[in-house]
Amino acid sequence: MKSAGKSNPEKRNATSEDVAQLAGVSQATVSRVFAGGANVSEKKRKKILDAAAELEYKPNAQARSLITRKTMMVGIIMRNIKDPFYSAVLEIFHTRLSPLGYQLIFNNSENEIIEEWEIAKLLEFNVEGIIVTDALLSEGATRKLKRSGIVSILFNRHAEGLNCSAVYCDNYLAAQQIATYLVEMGHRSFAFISGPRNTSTTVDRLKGFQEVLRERNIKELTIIPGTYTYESGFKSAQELLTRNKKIDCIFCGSDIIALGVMDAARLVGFRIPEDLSVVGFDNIRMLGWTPYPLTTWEQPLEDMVTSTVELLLKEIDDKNAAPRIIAMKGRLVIRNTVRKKK
Amino acid sequence: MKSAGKSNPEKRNATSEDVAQLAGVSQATVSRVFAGGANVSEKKRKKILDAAAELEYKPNAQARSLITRKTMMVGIIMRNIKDPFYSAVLEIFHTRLSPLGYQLIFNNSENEIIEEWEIAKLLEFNVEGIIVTDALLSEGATRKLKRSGIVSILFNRHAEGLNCSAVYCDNYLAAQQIATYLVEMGHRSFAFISGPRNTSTTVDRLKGFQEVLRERNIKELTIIPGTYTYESGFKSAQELLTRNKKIDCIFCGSDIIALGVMDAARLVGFRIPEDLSVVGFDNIRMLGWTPYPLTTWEQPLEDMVTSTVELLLKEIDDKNAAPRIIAMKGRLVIRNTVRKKK
DNA sequence: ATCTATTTTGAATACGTATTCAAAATAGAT
DNA sequence: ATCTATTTTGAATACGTATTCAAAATAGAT
Repeated sequence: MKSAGKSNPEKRNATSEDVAQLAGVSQATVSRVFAGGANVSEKKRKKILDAAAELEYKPNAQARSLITRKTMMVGIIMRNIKDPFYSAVLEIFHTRLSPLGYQLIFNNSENEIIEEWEIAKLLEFNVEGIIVTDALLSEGATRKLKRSGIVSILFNRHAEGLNCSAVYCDNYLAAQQIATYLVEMGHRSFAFISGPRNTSTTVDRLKGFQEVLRERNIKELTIIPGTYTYESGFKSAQELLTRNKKIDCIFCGSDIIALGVMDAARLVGFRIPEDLSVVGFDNIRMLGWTPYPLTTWEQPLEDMVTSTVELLLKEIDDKNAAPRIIAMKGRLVIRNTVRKKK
Repeated sequence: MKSAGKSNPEKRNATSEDVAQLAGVSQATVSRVFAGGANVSEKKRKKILDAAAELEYKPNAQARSLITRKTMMVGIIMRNIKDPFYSAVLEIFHTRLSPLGYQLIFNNSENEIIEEWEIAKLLEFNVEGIIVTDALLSEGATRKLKRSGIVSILFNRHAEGLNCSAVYCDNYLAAQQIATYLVEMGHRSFAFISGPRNTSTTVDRLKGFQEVLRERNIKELTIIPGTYTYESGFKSAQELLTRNKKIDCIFCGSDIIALGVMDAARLVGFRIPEDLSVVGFDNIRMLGWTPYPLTTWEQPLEDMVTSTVELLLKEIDDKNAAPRIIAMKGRLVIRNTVRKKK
């Protein structure tokens, strides 16, 4: 049992009832002024607004949501907030949702697949939707959300038959275009230092990349899965390059991985791009930094967030809308880590 | 007016009333089971839990908070989420607050001083507390929060007479120790590339740093304020070093600034640490990366968050507790960007 | 001034829970 | 078996709002 604390006689916040009394109207009319929409005579409206200002009245969001069945809250579950790509994602989501009156409940998870227990609290708080970045929802979690009438959207992932909307960058197409570019620049011996092996992200990119190599009859592709971190990229590249000096070019699963790869390569003695080409993915802001002029694939971050929010709102409005999976294009950003081989 | 959407007959979530009916008890008893604390006979408790499981019942947080006057929500306002130091801060706050049942409402702000309008929504949502990182609250905002019974705590800032608790790293002490170390390493000509000029962070550090220089009768200190970004550090250093080749050592307001400084210095032709020493502040994870073996001041991040949360809980429990300002020590982390001058 | 159509208003109610208070049930002692 | 002390229970209520429904007020036409 919790102590109630030594708080004051608890001066409570003003309620619509208090405002009504001071303004000499009914609570219903006060509510009409603040809920908007309904007609209130100018005279009373002014009285009410004055009274509200004097009492510093603000509507109580919990009481309101009990009636309207709209909590105006959205949960966001992030797995990789330390990656600057995802810091940016969070910031943009806030920028988009805040003007719409939605509050963003932040959640962290270490898990590749979000299970039911991780969303239990969000369910109790009746968020209207959940955005999951860089992770999947378990089948159980998806079902539970569906039954509870809570919209869920995967950001930067997608999953077959999960009955859940998703917005992601078309990794298959991106990898194809990257591979084509690299082959045209004369490279023949590749490595793909990727994120976790079985995620859609990795699978799609590998598929696109391999397809191009196959068409051109290029056999040399070493695949090294890992995590989306500098350290993982560093370690993978270090091992790879001390073992196999013949690699022409490394395609990285993310920019952060690529930074680790570049540092490891230089340490082992490779010059970039003279001895080794490196390509990243995401186009994080750090690529403007001197040591890392990385050629990369830009994800259309702003547009991806915009689409996600649109989808979210639409499904909140119509819970029976069929899930949609939106693949967005990106573009190759050429900097200075891919050389042209003669 | 919003369309209600084409939603289903809206299958509503189960309520305690539904559970009570199925279990053959009163709503009050169901509530007792889920609110905890009160006595309920084992027989009924089991019946209720079974019924709840069958109906997938979960308490409604909004309805609950209306009664208990506890929303179990905390707002966090961040100004610099792109800085990896603050990404880490956010992650740790979530890690600490989540097990306590608190939800974290994320807010972004560009502003150095948070005004009333920026916290208005958090007030409507009746968060129990607000954590402000890397920014201040305006006097108006502070007063308003106080009157509304909402706890506020500054993280990594403090302000005289703002009547608001704060947890920060003792920047004065840190700067003194850094300065002492640098002087002992033989440096005599300094620059301080800082964050915004009038923040407590900058003021305290400058004071500590200058004090040591004065004691040793060292006059050369160029002060260049800016923002806590790579770009700001880069630009400041570039201008400084092309103009003034005699600088021995640059003390930076944050690691991110230091990274920009190092890259700019190298571009201008300085070797680090042979020609120029650089010291950072924060000890972000990136300093493990090859190009940036930065000597820096480590902020006791985990402990700072822990203290902030403790303070938060205590003040939530006792709204009349006097604000406390907690300064925490850190430690010098010596890597490889400060040379010993003969 | 009178009548009708329209707008504005307030009383009553519901949202889903926790808690109070008194009654009922149970446990424990003899 | 009876009586008392303790535990368990349910009915009633309150939290603060939005909305419904019917009544009151107003606007507009003649």
